[in-house]
Amino acid sequence: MTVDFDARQSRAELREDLRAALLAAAARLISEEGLGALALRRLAERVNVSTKAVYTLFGGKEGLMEALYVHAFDGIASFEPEVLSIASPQRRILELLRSYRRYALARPDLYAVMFGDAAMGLSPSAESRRHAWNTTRPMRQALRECRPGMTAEEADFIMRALWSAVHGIVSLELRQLIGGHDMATRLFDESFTGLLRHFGVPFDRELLKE
Amino acid sequence: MTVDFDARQSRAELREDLRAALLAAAARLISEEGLGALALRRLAERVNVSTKAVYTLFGGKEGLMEALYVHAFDGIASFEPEVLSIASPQRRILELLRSYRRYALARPDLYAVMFGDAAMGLSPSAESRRHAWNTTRPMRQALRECRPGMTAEEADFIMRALWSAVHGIVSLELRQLIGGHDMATRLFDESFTGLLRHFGVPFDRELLKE
DNA sequence: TACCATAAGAAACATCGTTACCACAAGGGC
DNA sequence: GCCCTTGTGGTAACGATGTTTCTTATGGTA
Repeated sequence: MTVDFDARQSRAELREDLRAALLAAAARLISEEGLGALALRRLAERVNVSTKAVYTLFGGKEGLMEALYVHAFDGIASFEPEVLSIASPQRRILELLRSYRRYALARPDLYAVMFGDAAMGLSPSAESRRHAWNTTRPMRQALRECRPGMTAEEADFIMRALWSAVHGIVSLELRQLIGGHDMATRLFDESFTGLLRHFGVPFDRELLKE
Repeated sequence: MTVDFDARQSRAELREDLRAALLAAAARLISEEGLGALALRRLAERVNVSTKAVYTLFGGKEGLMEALYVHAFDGIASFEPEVLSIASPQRRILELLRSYRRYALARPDLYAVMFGDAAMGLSPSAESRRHAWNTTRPMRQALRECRPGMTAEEADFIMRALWSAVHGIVSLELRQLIGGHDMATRLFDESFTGLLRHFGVPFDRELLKE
């Protein structure tokens, strides 16, 4: 295997670049005009290629959606740039949860890719689902820091409960089923105060004030 | 499903019958072959009419989806036939929540209509959303029975928290993101125990045993 | 009975995802 | 260096979808 330092890009490099360009254009198209506007022809036109490229690089629209699925989960991290450096694990948990909600509210169409139904040809593979779960690692780590001695299994369990709760709130909020933003914020604060305390995670209510 | 044209019916009756037949056929088509299989041509073929009927009766596929949205929420009640007659409000709340989960797991495609993304032309009107909220009335009633003196606003708030939680759990469970059925059941039990206690709703953990 | 508004069917239209077919160029073996 | 294999991407077609238009027929009403 040889490494090409030439200015001319190798086939694999071109392939990777085009793949990234298609993915970025798809995410932009979705954010601008909604998930329904994601048509292969329109996407290909924006990148100045033919629709065939999507088939060679992603295997079809379903593959593109799965790549977007992974991309959308990775995007959560962009909404928590300085959160990971917060020393207090309790505060870090709270801010991670808030970041998740901010992300979902700011990018509802990407959030729809993550949790939209399978009718759009969205049935993520086990590997993609594992990737999604792996994005919760920082919060699981913070949970274990909150109570020394907590096992990984216990942290996973609490994580699942917190994830379910924040997803439920955000999901109903996006569908305008639980009132406006302030109501959802109150719901958010109360639900996590209750859940964290129930699961024995030390949580000072004063943290919510900031 | 065919409409009986022999019986002499008024135009309004025929219209209503055809509307119900289309809705039922759509729900059946979805349950049998998934939301992606809901095509107007296939639906019309099943009811032995042309696709135009969907346009005169629902205004298009979007209108059909909104009617299905309401229909799907109404369907929850069919999973709680004897639950409403449970005397103990605590036990009634638990069984209502369990019924909701059973419904979602048994009819995932109808649940997708209720909470699928807007890409499928699903943007329920305020009236439909109010209808969805109204299906939570039995549980709000049970909440107020649990603690005499609870205001309607407080019951609404707790209801929103419970709905968010059960939707979050069920949604992640359907997407296979939080483990299998047993894990989701544990999550379900623990989350609601924690939430109900946090909101001051008397809840005996022994109720979960049955 | 005669008129009219309305509904349903047939077919066309625009668009979608997908797939043959085919040039064409990069990469490896001689 | 040359040729061949391989794979990549463009063009155009195919089937299916939601929607619209035109036409026909039928129930309701004066």
